[in-house]
Amino acid sequence: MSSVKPDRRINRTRETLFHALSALMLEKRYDDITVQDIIDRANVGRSTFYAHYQDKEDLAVSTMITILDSLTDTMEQSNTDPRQFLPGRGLFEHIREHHQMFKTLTSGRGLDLFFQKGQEYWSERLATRLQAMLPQNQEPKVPIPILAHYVSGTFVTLLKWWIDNKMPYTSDRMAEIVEQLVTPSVQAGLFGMSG
Amino acid sequence: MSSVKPDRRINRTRETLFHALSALMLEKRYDDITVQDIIDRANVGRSTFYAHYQDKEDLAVSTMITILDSLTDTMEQSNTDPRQFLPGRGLFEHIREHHQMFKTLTSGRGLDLFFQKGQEYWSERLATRLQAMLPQNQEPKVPIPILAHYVSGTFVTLLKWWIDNKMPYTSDRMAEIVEQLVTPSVQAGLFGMSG
DNA sequence: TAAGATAACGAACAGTTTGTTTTGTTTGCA
DNA sequence: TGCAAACAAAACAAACTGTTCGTTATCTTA
Repeated sequence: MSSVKPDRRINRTRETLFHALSALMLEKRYDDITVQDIIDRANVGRSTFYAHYQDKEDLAVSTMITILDSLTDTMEQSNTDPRQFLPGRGLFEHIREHHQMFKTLTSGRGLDLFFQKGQEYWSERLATRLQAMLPQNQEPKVPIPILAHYVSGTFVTLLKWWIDNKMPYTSDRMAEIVEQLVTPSVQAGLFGMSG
Repeated sequence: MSSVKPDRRINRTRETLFHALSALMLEKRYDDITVQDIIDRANVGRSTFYAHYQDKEDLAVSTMITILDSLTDTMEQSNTDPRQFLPGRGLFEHIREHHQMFKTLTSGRGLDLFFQKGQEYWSERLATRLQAMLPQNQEPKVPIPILAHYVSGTFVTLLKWWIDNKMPYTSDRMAEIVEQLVTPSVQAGLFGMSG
């Protein structure tokens, strides 16, 4: 068993490529960015790029997954109560702090993929939590998968709106709004309108 | 004033191109489809394509706008009461009838653009209706633009879920679910939780 | 139905972008 | 120091794009 240490250059190159892509996405649409643009900006050889990633999309997706993981960590940390189905307020705050990055990821209709992946990701986690809120053997008014999809969809939709509109409200206010909108729906969806 | 009749060939070519794109989107991702693929499939000359559309995206967007207009017509027809903010049930039914087309438009993560455009489109219309529901000079708990975005977002999200999951519920049931989820939220968003 | 107009065809074109390959250089690490 | 891995640079074929232009097919209208 040879303990081979990974060459530091690898991560450095990957980071450089990520930053180059991010910077470029601030300037033009994702579709209009070429591999040539990326490697020029990153000062990385063409062959090196293809040694690390299959193509442009591969780079983009890898980048997104990384971000999504860190985001989800934040989400879980700020909210350990399984009865609480909404992402904690910390999430909006976290995003505000890194808004440049998210602006990057979403501007120019760049990566709807990011939101799509995020929604799937969260939808699965929510389904579990919602199921747990329901007394055993009780049928929900609205099927759980739809409910989960609805909640994560709402969250993603409003998150996107917030970013696209240059964050006109504080992160706390946004979290409050999401809560105000989603809570009564979930109540209704699980237990029915009036008890 | 010369009464020049439009040449039928124009519409025929456009329709042919639309169908070719639709068919191709069932086979591969939108991004992977080339203009070459489209004109081969459509048996249309290269120069003819560029005489009608600027590029591939132009064709796709034109097609979408056409469909969106017809969809919105259906929506408005089945629902003339300005106090009623939800798309009528007829919309789900209409989509079910043309599900092949919508499958085409949305499969392979083809045109998120379609949903995006649809959401913007409906969001504007909804804002007006929501404003009308509010007594004059009364401040809503949640800003109207957010509320409008939320409703249209929910609708689009669930519509997409419905299509992606092969329409496991009837169109009536889906319309009912949307209603059950959105109504209490809008109540809360406009007037507050309990009066 | 013939003439004129318009639309479509198809080939050829330069310019890009892509992904691969080859060769030589730099860097990390033992 | 020396080796192996990572990288740079350049050249390459293949594919796609968008345009041009001469030719052919089709429609409209007189």
